[in-house]
Amino acid sequence: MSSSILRLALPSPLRRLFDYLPPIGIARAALLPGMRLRVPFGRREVIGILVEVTDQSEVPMEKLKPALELLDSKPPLPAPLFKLCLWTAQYYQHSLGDTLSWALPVLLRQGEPAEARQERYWRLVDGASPDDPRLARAPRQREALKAIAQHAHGLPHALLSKLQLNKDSLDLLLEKGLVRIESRRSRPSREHSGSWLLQAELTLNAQQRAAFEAVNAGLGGFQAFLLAGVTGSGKTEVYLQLIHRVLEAGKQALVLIPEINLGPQTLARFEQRFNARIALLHSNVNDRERLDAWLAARDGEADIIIGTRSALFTPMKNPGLIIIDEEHDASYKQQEGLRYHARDLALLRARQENLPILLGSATPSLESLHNAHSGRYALLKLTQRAGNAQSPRFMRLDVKSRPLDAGISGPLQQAIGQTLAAGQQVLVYLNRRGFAPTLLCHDCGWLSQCPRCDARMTLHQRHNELRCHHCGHVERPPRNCPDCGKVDLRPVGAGTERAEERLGILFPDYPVLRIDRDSTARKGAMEQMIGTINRGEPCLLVGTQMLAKGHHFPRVTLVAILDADGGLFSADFRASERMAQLIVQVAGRAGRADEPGKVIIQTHLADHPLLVQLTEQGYFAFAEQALSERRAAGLPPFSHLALLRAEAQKPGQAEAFLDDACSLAEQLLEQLQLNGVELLGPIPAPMERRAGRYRAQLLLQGNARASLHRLMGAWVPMLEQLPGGRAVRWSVDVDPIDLF
DNA sequence: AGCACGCCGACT
DNA sequence: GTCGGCGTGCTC
Repeated sequence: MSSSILRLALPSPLRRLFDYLPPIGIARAALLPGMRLRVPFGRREVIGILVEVTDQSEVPMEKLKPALELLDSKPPLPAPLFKLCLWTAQYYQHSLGDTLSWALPVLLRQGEPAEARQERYWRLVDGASPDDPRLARAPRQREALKAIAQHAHGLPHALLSKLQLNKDSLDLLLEKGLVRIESRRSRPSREHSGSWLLQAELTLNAQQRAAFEAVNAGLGGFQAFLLAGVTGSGKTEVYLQLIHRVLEAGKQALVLIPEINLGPQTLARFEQRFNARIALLHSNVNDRERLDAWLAARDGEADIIIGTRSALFTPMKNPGLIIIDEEHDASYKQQEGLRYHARDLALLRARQENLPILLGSATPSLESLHNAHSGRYALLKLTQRAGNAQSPRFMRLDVKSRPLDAGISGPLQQAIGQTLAAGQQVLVYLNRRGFAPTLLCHDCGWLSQCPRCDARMTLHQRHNELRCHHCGHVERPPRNCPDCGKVDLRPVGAGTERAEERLGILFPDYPVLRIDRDSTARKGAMEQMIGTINRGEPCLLVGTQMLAKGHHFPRVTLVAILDADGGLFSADFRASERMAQLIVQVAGRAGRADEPGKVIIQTHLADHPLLVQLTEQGYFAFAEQALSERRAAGLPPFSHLALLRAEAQKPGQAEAFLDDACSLAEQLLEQLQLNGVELLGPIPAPMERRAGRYRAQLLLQGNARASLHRLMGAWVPMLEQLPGGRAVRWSVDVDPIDLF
C-alpha cells in the first residue's frame, strides 16, 4: 500500500515544493488543494499551502515528516485564484510559496481562521472581580475589567478605543487569567436591498455613450477594452455607469487604481453614487480590515472592490467586471520580491474567469496601444473634455544658452508674472526634490559623493543635510571643502526647495506652495495645501510627480515644466514614454472651461521629433512615432525582456555569478534548440555601487515570448544551485519596466 | 529567507 | 580563556 504524500508550497524563496505525510488522524479525503497546513520546516514551524496529494515522492521516505495540523475544513482560496497564483509563480519565475505570501492577506498566511469574518470579544472569566488583590495597584486594568463586566455578551474588540481602553491593560488581564478572548462570526453584512443608485447618473456625451455601449454589450464574457480618454473627458462616469449594470446583474466589480490616487476622493465618488457594499484595499488598510475585505469579496458580501496593485488577488464570488484605472501607471508593477504587473495579470485573470476588462488612461502605455492596434483590445476613445473645456496649449521654450535662475529662464519668469497678475495660479513641475542635486567645491572640484553609492548627495537646505536619495544616507554639509579646506562650497542645479525659495523672492506678493515627498510627509499636510489651492487665490505650486496625479486645479492656467530633457536622451528606452505621459498628465491638472491652460516646456532640445510630435499633435501622434521607433529597434512591445539582477558586497562577485549564469543559458539555448533569444551582458548596473553593494545585470531579449519562457523555466531553477549564490543576492524581473 | 554550525580575531 | 564576525550548508 502506498501512502499519501502532500506536496506543499512553503513561504520560502526556494522554487520547489516540499513533501509531507498527512497529519496524524487526518484522512486523505479531507485534504484538498489550497488548504493550509502547519508543518515542521528545518528548526521552525511554518504554514504551507497544499498543492497536490500524490503517492510518490522523490524524497526518501525516512526524510518525510508528518504535517502538524490541518488549518482548514475547506480551501480558503477559491480555485480560480489558486490557479492564478500558480500561473503567476510560473510566469514570473518566482517561488510558489512566496508568490502565495504576496497574494494572500497576511493574517491568512499566519493561520487565522478563514471560514467567516470573525469579531473578537473580551469576556470576564467566571469569578473574576475588580476587587482582585492583583489589581489593587493597577487602576487602568481595574477600569477595563469593570467595562468588560458591563457587557454580558462580551465587549467587542472594535469598541476599545471608543471606550478609551488600552490594549496593554487588557493583555495584562489576559495574562492574569481574569478575562478571555472569544471569536464569533460577526453579523453577516446585510443583503443588498433597494435601488443601487444614491444619486442620478450624469448624461453621457456621444463618445461616452459609445464607449459605455461597447463595454455593456460585452459584459457577458472575456473581452478587453482600452478606454483612451483625455483628462477631463469623463472616464470615471463611464466606469460608474458600467458598474451600475454589473451590480444590477447581481455581480461584483473589481477596480484597481494607482498607489497615489487612492485619496479619499476616489472612494467618495463611489460612495456618493452607490448604495452598495464597497471593500477598500490599499496600503493604509490594516491586516484585520484587509482580511475582512478579502473574505467579504470572496463570499459575495462586497459588491465593489477598490484597491491598489495587490487587490488584483482578491477572490470574488460573482465577478462581473475588472477596471484598471490609469493603466499606464508604473505603480501597477511591483518592484521587489514577486515582480508582477497587476495590469498584465488582470488581463490573464479576466480571460481565465471569462470577464470583461476595461483599461482606462489619458495616456495609454505603448504596450496597450500596441494591443489595441493588433486587435487584442477594443479601442474606445474619448477626445472631448466635459463642459467644452479646451485642451491646453503647449509651448516649447528653448533654453539653450539662456541663463537659468534656479532652473527658471527669463521668458518663463515673465509668463509666471503675467499669470499671477491676472489673478490666476501657476504650477511649476520639477522632478527633483531638495535644494540642489549636488554640492560642489568651486576651488578644487570636490563633489558631495555618497560614501555608499555611485551618486551625488542632494543638499536639503531646510534640514541642513546632505541626503542620498538612493540609499537614505544622511550627513551634515561640511563648511569647508573636505579635500582642500577652502570655504567655497556651492549648490549646483535646482530642486523643488530651491525653486520654491527663488520663486518666493521673485514673486513676494504670492504664496508659494511646495508639494513633494518632503513637504507632504506630515499627515494632513497635503490636504491642507490642496485646500489652500482650491480657495482659488493666485499662487505658485512647485512640485514633483505628486502634482501630476489625481488632483485637478481649475484655477491653474499656466503649467511650467522646468526640464524635459531627461526624457529625451536617457539610456532607458522607456524614458521618452514616461516623459510624454508625465507632461500630458501634468498639463491635464490645469484649465477650465473659460480659461484654457498654457503649458511651457523648458528644453535644450526644442526640435526633438518626439517632443515636437507630442506638443503639436498630441499624445497619440507621439505614441505612434515612439512605437515605430520601438519596432525598428526591436524593443518591447515588439520583443520581450527579462532581467537578471545581481548584487554583492565585493566588486566582481556579481559579475562572476552572472558570467556563470550566462554560460548556463547559452548551453540551454543550444540544448533546447531555442532561437530568437539574445543574451545582453553581463554589464555593471548603471549605478554600479548602491547602498554599499556592487550591482550588475544580464538582460535577456526574445522575439517570441514562448522561447524566452522555455529558457527561463529551465534556467532559473538552475541558478539556485550555482556556487556563490549566497554571497550574491540575485533576482529575476520578467517584463521589467525599469532597466536600471 | 531563516537558522545552525564552524572556524578565526579582539575583548571582559 | 570567551563573544561574535560571516562563509557554508540545509530545509521534505
